Amino acid sequence: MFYLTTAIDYTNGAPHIGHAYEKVLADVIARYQRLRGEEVYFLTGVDQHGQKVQQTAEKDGVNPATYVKRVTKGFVNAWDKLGLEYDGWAETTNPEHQSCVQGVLQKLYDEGQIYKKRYTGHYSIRQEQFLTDKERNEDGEFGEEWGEVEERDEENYYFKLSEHVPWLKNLVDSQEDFVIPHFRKADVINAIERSIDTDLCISRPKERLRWGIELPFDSDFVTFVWFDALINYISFAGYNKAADSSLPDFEKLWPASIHIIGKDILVPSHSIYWMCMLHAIGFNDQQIPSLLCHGWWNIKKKSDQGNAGSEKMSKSLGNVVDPIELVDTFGQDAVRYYLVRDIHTGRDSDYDMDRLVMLFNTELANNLGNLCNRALNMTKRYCGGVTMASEYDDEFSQQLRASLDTVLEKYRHHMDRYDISFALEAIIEFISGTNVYAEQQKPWEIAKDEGKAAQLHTVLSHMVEAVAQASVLLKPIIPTACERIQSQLNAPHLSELTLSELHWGLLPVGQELAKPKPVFPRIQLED
RNA sequence: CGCGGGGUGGAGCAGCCAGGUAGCUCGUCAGGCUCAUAACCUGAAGGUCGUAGGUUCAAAUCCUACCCCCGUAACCA
Repeated sequence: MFYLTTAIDYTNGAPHIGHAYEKVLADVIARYQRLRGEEVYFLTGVDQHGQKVQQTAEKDGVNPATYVKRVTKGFVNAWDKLGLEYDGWAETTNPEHQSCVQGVLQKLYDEGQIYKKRYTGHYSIRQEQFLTDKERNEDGEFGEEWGEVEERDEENYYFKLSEHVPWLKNLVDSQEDFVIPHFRKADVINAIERSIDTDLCISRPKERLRWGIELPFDSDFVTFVWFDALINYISFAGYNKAADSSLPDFEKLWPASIHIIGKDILVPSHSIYWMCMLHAIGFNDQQIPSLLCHGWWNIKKKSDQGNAGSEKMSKSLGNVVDPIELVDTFGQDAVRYYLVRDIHTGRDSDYDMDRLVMLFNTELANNLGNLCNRALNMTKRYCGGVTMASEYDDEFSQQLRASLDTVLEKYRHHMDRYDISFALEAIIEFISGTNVYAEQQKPWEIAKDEGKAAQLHTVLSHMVEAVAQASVLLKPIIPTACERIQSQLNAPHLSELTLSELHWGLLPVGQELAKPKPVFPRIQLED
């Protein structure tokens, strides 16, 4: 079982391209694992509680539940447009989730893992957290980044994080794949050192925050984001579910094969808080999931004066890219392809519409789309649209067949490491090689010579076969386009194959092809 | 400050962990082809791999110092 999760997005605004990237990445991985023949459970969702939602809802003059419902719809709609196929949908206002959270809180409270403490100090309203002297700048003040800071004297509940930190330190040191990519490990270790002697505040008094899950042992408080949001990974996997629940069997899913998250929430929340929470709940080292930490899409600055560069995407800079708009403009395949093609998993990249168009046009339209089109057209024109048996063989054809083994090996290697862009490069190389093959064989010339019919049949069936192979390999990335290709090949059985069944000869002799029609119409940008 | 990431032909990147004559895509230039989505194929020009040292028969790759950019501080993955 391959159980993967994404971060659950905060329902305080519309989804942007960063949200979309993470979900597409997860969807690609999920579909790849299915292609491998794995049973897959893909969970994603939204984080609906918290102060900002409460405030924004008030500003809009609606109650939080209504507001959250509306924003959630926007996410669902966007994921639908991007063709995501998830198995579970996590909403933190879900009653089953809430009762799971309360169950965990009660258990830890009963075991003395959670205690109440009075705390007096400076509180940042914007950041929703107490500030310590560490947060003061060189003038001894709290900087502007904290927004309004006020004195506060308040009782709250704390989770004994510090009791689990030594265990975590050991675990991280000893596990190679605790976080992917490996260069993030240093960040985690540093963060562990820093949090070695602080417990985690997990509550908010109700007079400040009502929109949350009530503490089961004190109805004057709700739980703060950590226990509320992070527990979705187990609650929606069926942890402690009721007998009549339709949630999955937890024992089958846990531990998650991978939690997919952005680099902003690696520390401290996922690598420290979540891991310590799991440990406190009672999970052992073998039941701790790995983290896949992806980078960010930054926004390329418009170089009016040649001042190239990139900046973070943010509402205040007004450079947010709307994924729904992108899909409407360029189509689902172009957007999905771009989002995993032009970034190396774990690193940052600059979003650039020109590159989206360029990659779609050159790699999908010109390379794959055109290959598909020319192969089908010639088969139609010279062979009545049917692939023909042939005894003919030559060195070029052998090379092409051999190159399939190479691409399969590279594809598997890179996809297993979540390096989608490298896997795509390998496929493109294979398709490109098939175009070279066409130039070497010149079927349009051979076709004029009746004595070379056998060669013609071999060449055309090789070209069509290569397209079929590519359509299977690309399916996790651009599923709808590959379905269109497979329907032009008139070969629906291709979508049933698993990766290990890919050998030369997917299309039977005598395969009757459908009418060729461009699968990837070139994108023409208007000025 | 500390910590993390990066600095490779015009642009975007790979190669670095396991040293061995610098690779890919786009762009540019010149050819070829005509089955195909003005596509496809071939060839060429263009880089002293941030700087300075060191190790080595050999360094983009290892070591040291330094310079520059980004993040770490966001409403947001």
